[in-house]
Amino acid sequence: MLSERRLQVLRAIVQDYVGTEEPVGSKALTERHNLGVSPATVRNDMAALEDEGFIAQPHTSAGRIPTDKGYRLFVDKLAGVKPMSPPERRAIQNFLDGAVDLDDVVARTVRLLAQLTRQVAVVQYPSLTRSTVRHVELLSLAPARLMLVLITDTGRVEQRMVDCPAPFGESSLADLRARLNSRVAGRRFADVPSLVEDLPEAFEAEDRGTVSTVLSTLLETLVEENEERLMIGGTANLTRFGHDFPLTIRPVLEALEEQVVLLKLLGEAGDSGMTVRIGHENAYEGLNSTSVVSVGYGSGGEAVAKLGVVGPTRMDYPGTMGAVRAVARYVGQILAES
Amino acid sequence: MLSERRLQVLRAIVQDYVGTEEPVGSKALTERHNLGVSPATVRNDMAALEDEGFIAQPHTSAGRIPTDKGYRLFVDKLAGVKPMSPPERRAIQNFLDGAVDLDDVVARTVRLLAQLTRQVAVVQYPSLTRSTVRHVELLSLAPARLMLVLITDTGRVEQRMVDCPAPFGESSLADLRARLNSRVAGRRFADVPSLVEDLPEAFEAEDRGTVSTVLSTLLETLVEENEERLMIGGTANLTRFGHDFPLTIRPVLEALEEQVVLLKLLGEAGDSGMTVRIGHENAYEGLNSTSVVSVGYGSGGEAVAKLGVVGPTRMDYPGTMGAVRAVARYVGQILAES
DNA sequence: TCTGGCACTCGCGTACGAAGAGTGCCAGGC
DNA sequence: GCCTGGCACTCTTCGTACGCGAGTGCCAGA
Repeated sequence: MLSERRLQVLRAIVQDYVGTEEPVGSKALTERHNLGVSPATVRNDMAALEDEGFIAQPHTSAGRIPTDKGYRLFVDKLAGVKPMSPPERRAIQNFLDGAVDLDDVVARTVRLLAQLTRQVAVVQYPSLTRSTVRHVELLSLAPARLMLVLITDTGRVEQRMVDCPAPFGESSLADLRARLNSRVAGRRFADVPSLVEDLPEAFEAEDRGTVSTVLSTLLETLVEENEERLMIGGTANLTRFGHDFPLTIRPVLEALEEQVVLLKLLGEAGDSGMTVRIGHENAYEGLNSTSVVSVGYGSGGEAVAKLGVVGPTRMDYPGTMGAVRAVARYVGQILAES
Repeated sequence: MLSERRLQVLRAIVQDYVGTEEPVGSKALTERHNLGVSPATVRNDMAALEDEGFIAQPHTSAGRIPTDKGYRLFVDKLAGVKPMSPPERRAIQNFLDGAVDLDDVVARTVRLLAQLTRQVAVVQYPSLTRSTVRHVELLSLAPARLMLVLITDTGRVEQRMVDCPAPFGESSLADLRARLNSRVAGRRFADVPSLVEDLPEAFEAEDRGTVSTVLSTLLETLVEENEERLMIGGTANLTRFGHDFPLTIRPVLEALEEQVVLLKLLGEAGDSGMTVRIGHENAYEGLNSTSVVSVGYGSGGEAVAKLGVVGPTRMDYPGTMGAVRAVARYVGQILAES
């Protein structure tokens, strides 16, 4: 077990390294933080921390830098979440309040996060799986061609064309529309399949084919739209990554282009609370020198999607976590209001 | 005026420099291209080309590299557009054929372009201004609440809620729907305003308010949606930019995040044919060391949007132009089919 | 257990010289 | 008149050497 002072030394190393981007030595530590002990003592502590794998030295006779394990300890035990200042909070709220629709909310959130954290921001669109249906509309474009429109509680609108196996009368259409809405309006997506299962039975034989087609299109929409989209921003902040550029930045850019990777990344994060994945804790190899801070957000108490930032492992964790949490909270509010 | 041979020398310089990324000297030129003259002669030609501002040397006693002006001449007079090979064409078509909706078409196009050119691809969503209306649908969600759905010939669907000043009966709704479609279906967006202008007059006084509201919502949709969206991809290719990394790449990433800049960039390009903007020809400062190859594409003969790539001025112009043209053509076909 | 001292190790910046690539220019040849 | 070979000159690049500074590890003493 590490003594209290050693933990303080580790904390000081992380803070200094994050600030200066340079390996930090024993002397500098005692000068910048009043630890109450001499450099020599700190050196001993550092040697111990190195033995435990929390810090490492890039070369002999250079200062120490934290390892992934060191950052992990820092995040878990040594650092809190730095709350946003009131002015920052107001700025966040003002900025998000101007949004006109869902796309805009997401776009603004991305910009905001990128700006606040000076890192790459990733925002998932509110997922449909946990959303509820606000309304389903059906309209006939031609005798055997319908349009299905799905409106979700997050304000998202999805539409599909449906080619019917047989002509479908206006009265049948009105009937189906009414029955469909009475069953699914206000219900969660996940519940829809079982709720509409027996719906064809309520119709005349000649209409059943069409009803089934409509229903399967609806279910498809739910599933397909579950292939979540996301938006990223702040990639220019990648240039602040490190000195050894192309090597570090390239795989990150590649990862950012692979939506699948990102979605997995966010998906892996725990459902509640904030998740921080540091360096090699990220499954995707290209992100081994980055940390990902993510959190769920949603309109109600429940998270319907995630957002987060990707930055160098050498990042200001308390500040980043504070910004991520605050943004997630306000986005949730905005979604709840609209 | 430059002699034929000097043009050949310039062409050779551009080709070699694009290939090697290194300043090219007189000796190497005579070895790699059989110009039929000695290095000394080439040196004279190079001196002349430098006087004219087509090439420059980074330092005294280094080889020459083309200037923006040199690339311009190369593109205008010396290089054609390199057509895609049949296998490449097939690959393009196959890749795009798999698309399921407009978003998917755009997403696939971006990936494809980025992959083919190994540069950053930018694809604008098909614009609505030049599209035509396929269908307008109206449906009532509540006595005084309508939903307006606009379907375009490019397969895009936009919807808006309309709060009516007064309740609007089903028969009036059907009437409006029919009249609206008979007037605007198949017509171009730009023509819609004048086509619906006098529509309220055909209705009873009590319904006119609602009709006007619907119409203005429709017109708003047309205008608003003209705020075009775009998608970018292949940013990882930026790492192949040059050796002097952060300085070059940062402003480009920033530019790519500014949709406004990109839209302007594409917008400035001529309406017909391919446009190549080289280095300082780009108005936006951050893109002064990049070239932008863009072209319009559309479902019919007419361009409804633009797409292109952003890469270093030192790019393979014939190949890039070939890829951009081919992709634009196939995307046009796909849009026309759907 | 902490502290001061000391020798040791490297990385970094600078300086210097040799090598190599490329140029410009000039005189001579077709 | 144009092309060519030759030659001197300029710069960049690379390897080596060297001194400086920062930082460490260890040890003896408080």
